[in-house]
Amino acid sequence: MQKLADFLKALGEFNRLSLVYKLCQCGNPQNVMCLCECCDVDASVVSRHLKILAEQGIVKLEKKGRERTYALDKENVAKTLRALADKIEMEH
Amino acid sequence: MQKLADFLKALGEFNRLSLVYKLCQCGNPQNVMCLCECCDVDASVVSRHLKILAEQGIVKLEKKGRERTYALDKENVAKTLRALADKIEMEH
DNA sequence: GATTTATTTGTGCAAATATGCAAATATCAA
DNA sequence: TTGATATTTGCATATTTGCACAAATAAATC
Repeated sequence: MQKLADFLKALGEFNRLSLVYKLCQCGNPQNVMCLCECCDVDASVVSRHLKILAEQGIVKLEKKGRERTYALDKENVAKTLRALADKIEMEH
Repeated sequence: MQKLADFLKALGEFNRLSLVYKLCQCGNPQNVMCLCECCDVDASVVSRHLKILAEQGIVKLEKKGRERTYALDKENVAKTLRALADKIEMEH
C-alpha cells in the first residue's frame, strides 16, 4: 500500500502532473529542455521531478545514443489507476 | 489541473490511503474511533486526515442525529481515477 | 584537448505537512 | 446540571518538500 501511496503522491503535485499531461499530449518521448516549457521552474527542478516520476514507473528514461528522452508509461499508469478504481468500487 | 493534483495528493499519503481502504472494506460509514484502528496515530490526526479527504470529495461526513460517520464516496473516487486513466491512454 | 549544450547533483532556504498533546466543543445519558 | 464519550481545534515541533543557484557530469562538436 505504501507503494501505491507513493505512486499517487508522485502524480499529486502540480508541476509533476503538468509534465505527465505534456508527455501525454506530445505522444513522443521528450527531452528535459522541451519538458521545461510546461512548468515555470528551473531545469534542475524538472530533472528531479522526472526522477521521482521514473521511480514510480510513471515515466521511463530512454537513452538512445546522445539522446536522453522521457516517455510516459501510459499502460502502467492507466492500469494502476484503474486497479484502484476497481478495488474501490467492487469491494463490498 | 490543480484540483486533480490536490485530489491525488490527498490519496497519496499512507495513513489517508489506509483510511480509504478501511472504509472500502467496511462498506458502511464509520465513525472516527473505528477508523482510528487502521492507522497508528492520534485520533486528532485521523480527524484532520478525514477533513482533507472530505475537502477532495473522497469521503463524506454524514450527521445522523448524534452519530457522525464518514463514508467513502466510491462513485466519485472511481470516476475521477478512471477519467485520468482514460485521458492518459486515449490522448494520442 | 577545449568548448558548447543538456542533464544531474549538492546545498541551503522557505513553506508545507504530519504529528502529539492539551484544550475546546458537541452530544447524549444519568 | 453534571459526567462521560466522541470529535475537532490550537499550538508547538520535527520532518518533508519544492525551489533556485552553482557546480559537476555527460556527450557531441570544433
